[in-house]
Amino acid sequence: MREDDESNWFSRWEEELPSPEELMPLSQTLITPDLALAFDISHQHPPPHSQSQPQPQPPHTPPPPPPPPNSLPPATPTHPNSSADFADSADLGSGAAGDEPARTLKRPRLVWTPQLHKRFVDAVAHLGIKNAVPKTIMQLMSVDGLTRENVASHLQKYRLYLKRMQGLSGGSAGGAGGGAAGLAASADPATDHLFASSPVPAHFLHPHPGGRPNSEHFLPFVPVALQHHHHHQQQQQQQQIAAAVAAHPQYHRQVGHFGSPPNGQFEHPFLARQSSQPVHRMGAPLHNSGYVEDLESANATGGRKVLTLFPTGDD
DNA sequence: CGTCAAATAT
DNA sequence: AATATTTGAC
Repeated sequence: MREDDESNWFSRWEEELPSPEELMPLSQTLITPDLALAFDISHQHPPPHSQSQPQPQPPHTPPPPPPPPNSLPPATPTHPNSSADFADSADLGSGAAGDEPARTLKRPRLVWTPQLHKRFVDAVAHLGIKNAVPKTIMQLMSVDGLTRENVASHLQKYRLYLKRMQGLSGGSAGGAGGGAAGLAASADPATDHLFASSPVPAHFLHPHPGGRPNSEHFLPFVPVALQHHHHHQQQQQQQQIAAAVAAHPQYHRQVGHFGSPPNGQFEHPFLARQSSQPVHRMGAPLHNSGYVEDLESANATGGRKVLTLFPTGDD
């Protein structure tokens, strides 16, 4: 009984849904320009590190034609936005430039970071539980690298979390405007942490009694494909990360706090990707309104590196 | 396609 | 050991 400090930041989400502005720019970049650059360099010269590992093959870039070139169908109730300044090529999925063995390669484990989760929740909130299906959510999120399976899996867990909360929060959340964040009870410290990091729209906990299930009256966002970067072979990717990390003086640092709220947010692994995910292309310096990404490679029990992003301006 | 369950990895 | 995430099946 010592970890109750988290309840502090919890009170922040008592408000309710994020403002339209938060929802509008539904475009999160998992990679920051800095990182992108760091990663980008790998394309030319591998790190001078000479590991005893086999020689990293030069990243040829035989870009296999991706299945979904760019036929973003109107699968979402929201209108596609028009801020497509830089159209990044669809990446991920299958291939993009820089990766070739898109087959037989297993995708790295996707770590749902609070930021990512927030995007997920935002998308669900905009779609409504009715339309909150993996495919729609995934498309709305527009997060490169995100696959329907990822969302589906997370969605399931998210639903369980909501259910858990319903049983615990007896409704006292009456708070006007939602008060969905009545969280107070931590059913499970671990499971709820991730979900707790993102405000839960009130509509999620209770279906709309009136007749209108729940339709967020927000604006549409722009389905901008995010970018990840990919390479191939774990070793290769490790080098990439290593290179990016090398660019940062702090590489071996522990995940800690970035410096945002005085309370100190959570310090947990955020976005992590194992090796082998094709994507590499940073179109424009998408600067988030308050997100700073950092990366860190972590423990290695056998060969697993983790890339993590850090939020600096959490909502 | 969507969801549930189980398996696996961390 | 517990949790997160992935994979398979329905």
